[in-house]
Amino acid sequence: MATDRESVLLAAVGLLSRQPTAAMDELARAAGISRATLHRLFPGREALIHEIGALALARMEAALDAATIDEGDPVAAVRRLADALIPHAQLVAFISGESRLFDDDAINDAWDRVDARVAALFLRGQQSGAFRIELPASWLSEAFFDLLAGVGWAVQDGRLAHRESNRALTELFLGGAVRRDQPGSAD
Amino acid sequence: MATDRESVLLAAVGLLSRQPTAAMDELARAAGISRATLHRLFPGREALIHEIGALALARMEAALDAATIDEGDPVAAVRRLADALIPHAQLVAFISGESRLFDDDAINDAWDRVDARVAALFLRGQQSGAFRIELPASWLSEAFFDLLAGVGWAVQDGRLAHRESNRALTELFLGGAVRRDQPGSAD
DNA sequence: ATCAACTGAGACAGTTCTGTCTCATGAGAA
DNA sequence: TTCTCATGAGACAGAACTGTCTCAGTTGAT
Repeated sequence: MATDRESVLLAAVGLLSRQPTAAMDELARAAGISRATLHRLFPGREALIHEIGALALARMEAALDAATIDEGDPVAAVRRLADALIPHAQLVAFISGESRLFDDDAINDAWDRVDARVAALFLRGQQSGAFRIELPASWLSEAFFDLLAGVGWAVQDGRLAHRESNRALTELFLGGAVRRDQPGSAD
Repeated sequence: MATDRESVLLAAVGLLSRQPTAAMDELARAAGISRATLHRLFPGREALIHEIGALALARMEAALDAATIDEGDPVAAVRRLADALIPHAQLVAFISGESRLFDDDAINDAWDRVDARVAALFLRGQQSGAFRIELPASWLSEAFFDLLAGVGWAVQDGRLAHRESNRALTELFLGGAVRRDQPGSAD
């Protein structure tokens, strides 16, 4: 059925994120193809994981481009970023959990690049007075990805409706859990 | 060296969280013991994982007890909870990533119990007006654990100093990223 | 010094996974 | 229809992992 490489990769992510030790057999079945075809598409488990990483980072970089996060109000930029990244939250969740076990330099470089771009957004926001300066920009960046991954899990497991995911992410990340009376920026 | 069961479990967590497919061979080496001794301590990989889950949840329940989160100001309770849980952030990170693949009902029940207690704290805070009501308490609970796990990764990888971890977690979670002039509650 | 208990190293068979191969089937193009 | 091409099913050997066992060395207590 799903013969194109991308849908196979996405199916693999769906299984691997829940069952990291899944065998090629199961990965093939999850994608609806045979083990032979899976091997024809990807010469080995390592290559499969590697391409998942490449796909995830390509989509993240594209999302960053589309969100134009280096322009305009930083808060609005974060909302655009969430919009652009949430469709790929599952991939992000996989990557951020697995990113340290990639040997490939190209993958690690791409990840650092993505992380740096997001951190630059928060640094810019801190310098413009939009974001709090008590927390390092690198931590804001990491926390954003942590929550994005969390949203991905929650949606995948049905604990969070897809259409609520953006609000859940941005409202908590931007505004925190503590109630405050006057809105810093309305929806 | 590390003959007691707990240090073996903690060493295993340290490796497994980075390399979920690690073999018993590598797990033994990570704990500084031989494969034979590892098998003497835990009859098989499944038992090992199972005991990690049991240890993690036991520590989390103990932390919840110690933090007395069902008393007093909800914001202060969250700070106490962070204090009590951060020492076990690595275990929490492992559990929250791996929790769905536990077959054991006892583990799942304990996890649900922990999650319910934390969610109850947030619900209480919402009812008392301390926390925002726009976000479901269950999501606040999940996001708190996501960020706790993220802090665990960041500390383990040296991206965050241990003594800053509490502030990083609670400030972001409670106050969000957006700057606001008047403090909702001081430290 | 002697003994008991524990440990590491290594060997071992059994199982599982992997990567490759062949062959038959089915879909689609000419 | 006929041909081509991709696929699935299955077989296969090799590798890796697992769980168990034996044996020798070390530690610590008596």
